[in-house]
Amino acid sequence: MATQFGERIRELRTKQNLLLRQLASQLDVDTSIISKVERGDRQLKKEQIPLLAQILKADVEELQTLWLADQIYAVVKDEKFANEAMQAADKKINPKKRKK
Amino acid sequence: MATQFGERIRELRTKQNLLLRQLASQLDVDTSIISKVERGDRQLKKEQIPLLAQILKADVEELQTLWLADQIYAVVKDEKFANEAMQAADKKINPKKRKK
DNA sequence: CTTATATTTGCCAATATTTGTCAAGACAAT
DNA sequence: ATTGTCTTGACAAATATTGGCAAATATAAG
Repeated sequence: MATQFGERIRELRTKQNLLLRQLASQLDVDTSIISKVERGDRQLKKEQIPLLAQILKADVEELQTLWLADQIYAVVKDEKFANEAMQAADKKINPKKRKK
Repeated sequence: MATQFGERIRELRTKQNLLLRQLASQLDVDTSIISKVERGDRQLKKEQIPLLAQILKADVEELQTLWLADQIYAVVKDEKFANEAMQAADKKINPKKRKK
């Protein structure tokens, strides 16, 4: 299954009529990496997101969030207790919040 | 901050009056590793959980869930958009569910 | 305080994973 | 067949993780 991040990148790139090659050269990586990222075969490095957002004129925070969501998904996919673990992790992230 | 997994392991171990050394030898790793795991300095390898659960007479699924929660937390901690990313990841995990 | 035992910490080497590049292949438009 | 774009797999380099040792630190008992 493709990544949310990759799908969004491809969407943004094609919408601007950028070739993989063009985007890759601006990001200073090989074309194949962008191809794989868009198809979900690879994760981009976190540090590359700000520059990528700039090239694609996209909201860096949106891309960072999608990227992070993919990281989470990579950890829990195929796990039987993904939901329970997500809930447990959430409690640690938001210790005080109570849901009424 | 300590891990949920580590805290639970220490709880189980001390409750059974096991020394780090004793648990470590049964798990066939160095004492220092267990110490670090309990303190949250290290993650145990996933494959070691079943044996650990057996030694501690604990529910393997409980430990696996806590372990997984720690993995998720490791990914999102210090991230500004942890909550948004968690939500986005959740949608991918549970594609059909609707909350009314 | 000294001894004995338990735990913690820092460091290192071995292993594993991730990252980037290259080259070949697939695909579409001529 | 030729050109241009994208995809894929193999490989090496860079990075991260793992386990073990040993020194440092705690904890307990005398």
